[in-house]
Amino acid sequence: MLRLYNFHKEAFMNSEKKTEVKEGFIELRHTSSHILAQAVKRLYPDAKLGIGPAIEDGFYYDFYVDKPFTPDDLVRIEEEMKKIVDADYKLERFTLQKEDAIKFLEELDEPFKIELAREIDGEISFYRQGEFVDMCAGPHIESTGGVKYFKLLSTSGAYWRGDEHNPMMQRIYGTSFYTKEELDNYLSFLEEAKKRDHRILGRELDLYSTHEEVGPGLIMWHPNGAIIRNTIEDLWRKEHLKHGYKLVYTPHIASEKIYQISGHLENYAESMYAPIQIDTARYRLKPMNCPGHILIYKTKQRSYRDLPIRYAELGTVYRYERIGTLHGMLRVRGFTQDDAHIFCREDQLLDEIRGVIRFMDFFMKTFRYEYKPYLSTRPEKYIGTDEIWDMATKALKEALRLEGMDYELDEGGGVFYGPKIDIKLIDALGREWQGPTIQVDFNLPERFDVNYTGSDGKEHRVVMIHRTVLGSMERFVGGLIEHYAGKFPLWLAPIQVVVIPISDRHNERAIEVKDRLFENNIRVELDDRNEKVNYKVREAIVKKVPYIIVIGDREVEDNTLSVRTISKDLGSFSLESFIDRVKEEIEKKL
RNA sequence: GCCCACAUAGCUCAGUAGGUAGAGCGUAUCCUUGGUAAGGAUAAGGUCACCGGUUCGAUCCCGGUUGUGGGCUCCA
Repeated sequence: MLRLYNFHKEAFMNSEKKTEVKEGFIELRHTSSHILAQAVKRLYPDAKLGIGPAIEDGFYYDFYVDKPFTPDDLVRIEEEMKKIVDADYKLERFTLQKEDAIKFLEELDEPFKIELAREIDGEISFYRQGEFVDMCAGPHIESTGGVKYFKLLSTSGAYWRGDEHNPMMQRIYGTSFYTKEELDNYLSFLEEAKKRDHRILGRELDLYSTHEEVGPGLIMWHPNGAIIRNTIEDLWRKEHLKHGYKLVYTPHIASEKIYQISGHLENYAESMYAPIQIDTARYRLKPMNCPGHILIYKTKQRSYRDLPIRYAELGTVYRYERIGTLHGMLRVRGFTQDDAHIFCREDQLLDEIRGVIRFMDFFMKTFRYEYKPYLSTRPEKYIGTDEIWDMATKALKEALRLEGMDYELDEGGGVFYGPKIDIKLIDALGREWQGPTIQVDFNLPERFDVNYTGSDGKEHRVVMIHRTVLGSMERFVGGLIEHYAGKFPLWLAPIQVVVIPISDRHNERAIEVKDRLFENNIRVELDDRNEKVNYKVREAIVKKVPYIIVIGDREVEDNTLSVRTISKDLGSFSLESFIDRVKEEIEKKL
């Protein structure tokens, strides 16, 4: 399991039980899943058993049943489980030789288990608790009485063995803990997580919306969301220019020709939208930015002295994603990648990758993310020679080592055209989403014949790196909303300061203050509505505005500002010192 | 795409044995000029997602569509 971005969830879950043996959960939850299966078998004798593992936050069990489980069924099952816990059955392990095990499972009429048993060599272990027996590697706790604090959470469909051509099982998810406190903590964590869901906060903070009339997976950025995005994009452009990238723009549609050359039509047609007929040619919505950047590169002969060439674009792409996979801003059909392509010589590859890692690290730190990279190596289906794969994989590994990065290896997880480094974003519930990525590509330079002239006067194939340092604007901002729980740091906050006059006679001064802040490029709003201070302060807090200024008789008289944040009163400031403070914090991105 | 669930006012939700609907918040207007997390009154606001069917009559029952949620699969 990957766990990159420092997370509230981790912080939450670890706070209570840092010293506790975390491994102990595997046994507990594994036994919990057996109790679940036993209860289901009692209530639905025809249910066939799939698999029932312990997972990070709990456990599940897959059943093959005629009718899917309803929420009411879950209540009944949970009650039956309680009886099993109270009965405190011992879990008895026994083993059978493969043939006997299969015969045994045939008697039990468990076709899915038989399928699994056939793939196991040697002895097969079983666990018995009361009348219930399950083929299982274990381990388990001693008896069912140990599972006191559990709860069934949800049901869903799940393909047998994760293959969509297989029958659909019905999965029941649950969780269990050793103490009531832990269980309650976990359940309240789930409640809290809902509140930081970017889809909820996105509406509450007026950041974005989606519309049936526009289509699913297509994001409308409201002013508050747009200013956050724009602030990030400004930084992104500035830093890219500083780091030797050149900014380019490419069109949103392109003739199919380019995707024939790139191979996208051949390999990724499923993810591309249907052609648009224009005059005599067929056009496609752009699913990737790379072909465009390659064409720009190829408009001239390039010398080895010109390399590396780095083209960057906040490029909007459109990809067909299956409807059931869409999710708020995190999985959409139209999105803007913070894309760049580096064309370099083989001998520059290592330095270029190191540069990208450092650059990506700069962005992650700017947003106060902790992260961990994953290195994905050669998959089963691939193009290019073994030598070039080894060279590129070695370069990625070496770059990670030289930059002092811990990483995990995802053996065979690379793309067919090259190995890559991935960073995952984690949402409020701990689900992972692909974020920044650094990919070496052997395919496109071949297909487009992308070359440079070497010092030997001969043509050489360029090495290409695709990379994003954020991922996409949609996913990144969606992730940020959850990361900050809507409480954006000052430099990103859509409204940085609210000025609240206490009564009408303070409006004049309040307007003056607002104007002065505005002149200093501070995002300020005046709340001169006919409401009480309490009311306006509360609303500013709910909107998570970092600084709230109150102006009444005292402030007008002393020529000061009364300043508070969401959580504490900062006391009195002169206008100038407040402006200095705010500007400094924005500058430092605190 | 697959399994299940859901869709009532801008938001959160209630409701109807089938007789075209309510609350709180928000919005507007008025009163109130109030010192750091909700002052008061009045009003406006709904083709009960959409399309069909059953029925004298459908927001409610049935079917379909669209969208949303939790998973599964997928994710260049």
